[in-house]
Amino acid sequence: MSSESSSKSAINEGLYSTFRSLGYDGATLAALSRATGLSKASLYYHFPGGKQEMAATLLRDSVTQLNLLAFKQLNKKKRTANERIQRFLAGFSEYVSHGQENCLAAILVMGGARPLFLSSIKQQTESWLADLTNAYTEAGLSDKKARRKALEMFTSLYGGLCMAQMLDDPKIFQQTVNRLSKDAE
Amino acid sequence: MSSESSSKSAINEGLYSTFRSLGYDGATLAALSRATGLSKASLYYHFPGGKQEMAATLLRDSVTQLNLLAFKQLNKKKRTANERIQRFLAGFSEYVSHGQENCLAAILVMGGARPLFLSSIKQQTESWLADLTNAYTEAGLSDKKARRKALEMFTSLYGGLCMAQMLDDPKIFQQTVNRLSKDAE
DNA sequence: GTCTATATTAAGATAGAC
DNA sequence: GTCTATCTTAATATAGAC
Repeated sequence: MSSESSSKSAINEGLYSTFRSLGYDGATLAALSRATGLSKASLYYHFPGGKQEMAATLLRDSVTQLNLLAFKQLNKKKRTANERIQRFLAGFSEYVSHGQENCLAAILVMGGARPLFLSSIKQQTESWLADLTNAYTEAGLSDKKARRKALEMFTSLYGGLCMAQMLDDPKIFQQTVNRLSKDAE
Repeated sequence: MSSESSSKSAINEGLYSTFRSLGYDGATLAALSRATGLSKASLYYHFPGGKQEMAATLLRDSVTQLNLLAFKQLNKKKRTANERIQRFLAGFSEYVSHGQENCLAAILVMGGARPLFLSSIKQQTESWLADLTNAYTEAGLSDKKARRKALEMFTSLYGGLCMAQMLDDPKIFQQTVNRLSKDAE
């Protein structure tokens, strides 16, 4: 790991947390500059495409992170289907800091920048849904029931995040995860 | 109904749809002006507090609307508890145009303007949750179970809206409502 | 790679005529 | 009540030195 890549990930960390807490429109270059410790000009050196390229990059990074933490757990064929789902839930929860943060894809798709990112988010969400559906079919459910269960789980996870924001209490999300975890046993 | 009040509601309609589709930060005065057909100066005549007053007003209006369409259905003591919940769900679905629109409170609380509206949204959400919890206790559930069921229903509704946005398909929300409706029977 | 300085455009808001 | 015109500030973006 070179010093270049470690400082690059530090920059991305600052951009990421800014987009997550302020949304796309709220994350001004001034705010992004503050969060990274870099001047606006330096940000443009790293991201010639400006703010849009920054958000697109961080969206890709966050998707990678969520895949690593959660969705890869669904592919461990040596574990039982239920164990895989338990680990998926734990990974998803970790990704959103147990309800304290929100999913960047959800933030971007709900705000004014929706048109910029919709097609990529839609595609990724469909892929996630397919992964989870597949895990349920491997647990013995019919295709139809597996799809339904997968959608219900996603709905509960994102609804839990939304309610945690509206009630300003991450425990709401944690309760949702605990319930899903028990249901999967 | 005077001509004044009818044009006022027309103005609010334009502001409302702009805030819903663009979020607080994305809804610029230029966009709000376009949507209402009024100049910026005229908007300031109606809302001396500027954009923040516009959003606060529309948030209050939308809460009133959601209360009328959905939550008032929970108080009709002449109906059975299950009927009330069915009508609540139908009203909520109507409020969000059956999954085509999103709840303004959710949009505002997820974006960069969160600090401006959080306390009022949190309070309102707690009140909604109490209403729904109450409906479940009247249906015979224990306080604890009623609260859990109410939270689960909210989580599913807002999760359904979120998934509908991410998958760009309002039917996802409609399926969620249909499931909740069947579960309540 | 990072900076200061600056250009350019857009946003929020107001003045004053009608 | 609504407008045009304008002000001020902030946002995105670039130039050019180091």
